[in-house]
Amino acid sequence: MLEQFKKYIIDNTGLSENEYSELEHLVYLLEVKKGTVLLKENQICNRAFFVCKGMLRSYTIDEMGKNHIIQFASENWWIADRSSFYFDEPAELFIDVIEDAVVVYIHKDFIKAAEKLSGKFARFNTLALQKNIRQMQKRINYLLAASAEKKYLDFIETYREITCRIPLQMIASYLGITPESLSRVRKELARKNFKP
Amino acid sequence: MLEQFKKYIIDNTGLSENEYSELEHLVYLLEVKKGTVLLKENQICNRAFFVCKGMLRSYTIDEMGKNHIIQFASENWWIADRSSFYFDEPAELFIDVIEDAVVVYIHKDFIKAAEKLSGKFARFNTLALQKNIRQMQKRINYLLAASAEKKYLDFIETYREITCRIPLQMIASYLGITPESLSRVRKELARKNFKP
DNA sequence: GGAAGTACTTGACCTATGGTAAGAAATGCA
DNA sequence: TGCATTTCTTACCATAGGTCAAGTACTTCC
Repeated sequence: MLEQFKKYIIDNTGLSENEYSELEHLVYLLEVKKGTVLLKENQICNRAFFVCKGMLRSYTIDEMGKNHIIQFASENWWIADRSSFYFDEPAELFIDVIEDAVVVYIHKDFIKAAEKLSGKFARFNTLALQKNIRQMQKRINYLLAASAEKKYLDFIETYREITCRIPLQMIASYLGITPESLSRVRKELARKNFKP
Repeated sequence: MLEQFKKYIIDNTGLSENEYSELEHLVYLLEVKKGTVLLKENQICNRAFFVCKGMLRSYTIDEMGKNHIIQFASENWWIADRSSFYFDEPAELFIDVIEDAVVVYIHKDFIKAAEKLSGKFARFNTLALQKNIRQMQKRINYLLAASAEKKYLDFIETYREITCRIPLQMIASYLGITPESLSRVRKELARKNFKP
């Protein structure tokens, strides 16, 4: 699995094999069972997780005890509390495992060292931030305007490959609606003879 | 006003006076009246606006013709369609002037040139992206969970200095509620003897 | 293989927010 | 100064989505 991570880094960030080996000691492999909590609110998130296999999610818990899912991460995705990771603030997010997973995590120092080593890596990282912003902006736009149905349809289109691996209640949480509402939306779609 | 911009750049980005003068030809001053549209959906947003004075906003318009405000920008803030700016995609946002303004705009090339010139500038830019992500994450969290009242209270706290300059209907649009709802929320708060 | 938990659906009811329309207040403009 | 326009509020009804409670699958795990 470390090979998969290495391949990802070399293919995507512009680091050479040699540069990568200099950083290898900052890379850790972790095998985790469903339910494992990798980050809790108020901890400092000083590592970023890369999913080799399985699925993680990040979420908040409000005063009523309700979960609000911020992100899912499956194969070849990163997940972290970026605020905490970059600003050394207490995390606002929880991160846990929703499908048995193999993850690689890197310490903050990996990023710093990699950026020092290679301008290409810095550019890769900036690009990742920009992509993240683009995605979040789209989501904000949906949350401002769209109905439950529209949000759901957009979700299954955008996340087609992983939709079937995510429990419906978690999709509901991601969309900001209740599982009951989602169930009703899906029933209505079925009535209208909608096929994903 | 160009002086104000120069001061901002030198104080915040780590560019030296000399480095700045090398880029000065990529900086443009613009005086704009309330109502002026600076960016329309589907245009390529190849410039970023820095507000010296006055106020701008970015927003989308949905199929029903409704506005959804993404961001306000007053003195010393930036505004642009980042997706379009960085990825050369057609913009999803409109940007217009909601209070007579003096703005500086820089072409994309300014960023590229500045990053080449100074590693500090690149770091400043990355930091700006990270701050943006932090802010958006907070907003997503509010949109997922909070009531109209809570969103409003958070808004006036977060944007205390500019709240009084923004029409209520625009605040409503930013929060994803109708002006009527906001009016009701405010009435209820007044009844509870709430003072901002 | 059966108990216990988890996930999903359904129905009845409720509430916050939306829609519409109209009036009041504030602002801009001539 | 006063008319026109925009902004904000109010009142009324409509509705999407939330809440609660129960019922029916599915999993999981001893």
